[in-house]
Amino acid sequence: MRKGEATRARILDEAARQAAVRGLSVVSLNDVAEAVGLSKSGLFKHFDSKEAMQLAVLQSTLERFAEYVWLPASQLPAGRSRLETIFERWIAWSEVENAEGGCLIMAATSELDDQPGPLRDVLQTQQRRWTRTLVKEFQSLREPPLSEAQAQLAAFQMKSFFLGHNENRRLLEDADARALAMAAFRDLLDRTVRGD
Amino acid sequence: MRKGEATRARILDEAARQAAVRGLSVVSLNDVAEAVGLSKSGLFKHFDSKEAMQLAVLQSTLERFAEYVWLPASQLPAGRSRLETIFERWIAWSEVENAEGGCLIMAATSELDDQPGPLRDVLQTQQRRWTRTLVKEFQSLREPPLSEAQAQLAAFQMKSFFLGHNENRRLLEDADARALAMAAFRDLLDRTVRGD
DNA sequence: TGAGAAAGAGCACGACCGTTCACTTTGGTC
DNA sequence: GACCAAAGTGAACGGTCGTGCTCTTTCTCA
Repeated sequence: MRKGEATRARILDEAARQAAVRGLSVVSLNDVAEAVGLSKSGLFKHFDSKEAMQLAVLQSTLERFAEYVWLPASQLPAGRSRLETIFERWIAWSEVENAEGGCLIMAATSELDDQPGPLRDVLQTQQRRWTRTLVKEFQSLREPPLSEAQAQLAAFQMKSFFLGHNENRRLLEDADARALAMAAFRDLLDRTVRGD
Repeated sequence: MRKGEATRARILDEAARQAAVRGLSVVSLNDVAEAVGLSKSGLFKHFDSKEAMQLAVLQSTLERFAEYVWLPASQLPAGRSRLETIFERWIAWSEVENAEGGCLIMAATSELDDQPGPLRDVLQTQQRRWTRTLVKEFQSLREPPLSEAQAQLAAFQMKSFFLGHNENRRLLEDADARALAMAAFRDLLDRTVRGD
C-alpha cells in the first residue's frame, strides 16, 4: 500500500503544476501520466475519474497552502507581526513556492467561480474560512478591537492587494509588483493601528 | 458585405458570452456556431482559425470596455468625480453589463498570464495602458500633483479593489461585495486628496 | 516463500475537437 | 435580370479526449 501512496502524491504534485499553468479543467490525463512516467490507464488505479483527481489536486493544494502560509504565522503571537508574516508568506507562496504557474487557488477561483460543482464548493468553503481568519486577525490588531465592519474592510483590502500583486507580476511583468503590494499593505496596517 | 459583418458581430457577442463563463480557450466552435444558428464550417468564413476568433473576441471586448467605462468618464473634468465614475462604471461593467460570466478581461488575464502568444500580448498591452491611465488620473487629483510613486500606489490599490470585489461577489457570493469595494475606494480617494 | 491484493500496461471505444474542401444558396451590383 | 462574389452547408479528416476492459507485473504480509 505504501508504493501506491507515493505515486499518488507524485501525480498530485505534477497535476497541480500543470493545472497552475494551463488551468485545472484543461489539464489532460495523458500529459500528467507521461510526466509522471505512468500509462494513462494507470492513473485510474489512483482516481476514479478526472474530476476526482481535480478535487484531490485542489484539496492537497489547500493543505499545502495552510502549511506554507498559515502554519508559520500561527506560531507567532496575534498582532501586527503575525499579519505581516501572513502577507509575506502569501506573496512568497505565489512568487516562490509556485513560481512556474502562480497560485493555483487563485487561478482555480477565477476559472470556476461561475461553474457549479464540487470543485467550486471546495474553493468557496476554503475562501470563506480564510476570509474569516483574516477578519479575526485584524480584529485582534488593536485594543479595543476593531468593529466587525472595520475588520472586514481591512481584510478585503489585504486580499485585494494579493490579487493585484499577482496581476502586476504575472501579466504586466512589473518588477516592482512585490514592493508595491508590500507598501500598500504596510500602509493598511499603519492606518488600522492608528485607528484610521 | 453588410450581411457578413452582422453575423460576424453576432458570433463575437456569443463567443464572448461563452468565454466569460467557460474560459476563452475552452470555448468550442461547435457550441458557438450552434448558439448563433450557423454550421461549424460557416464560422471559418469569418475567422481563419479558432485563435483568430479568440483574438477578435478579445479585441472587441476591449473596445466595449473602453466605451462602457472610459468614454463616459472622459467627458467629465479630471478630478475626484471622474475617478469615482471610472470605478463605478468598472464595477458595473462586471456586475451588470457582463452579469452572466463576469469581466472577460479579468478572466482571460488569469487564464493567459502564463501562456505566451498574441492573446497574452494584447491583454498585456491594454492592461499596461489602462494602468498608466489610472496613474495619470490620480496625479491630477490634487494640486500640487502626486508624485509618480504615490500615484502608482494609488492606482495599484484601485485596481486591486476591483479584483477583490469580483472574487467576493462571484465566488464568495457576498451580497455586500459592492459596498465593501466602494467603501475601500472612497477611503482611498479621501486619503489621497488629504495627501495621506 | 507463496498467495493474494495492489499497481500498472496495452488496447480499444465513442465522443468531440479544429480544420479542410467541394458544393449550394444568397445578396448586391452593373 | 444576369453575374459573381460573399455567405453558408455537409461530410469527412486526423487527432485528442476521458474511460472501460483484460492482462501482466510488482509489492506486501502471513
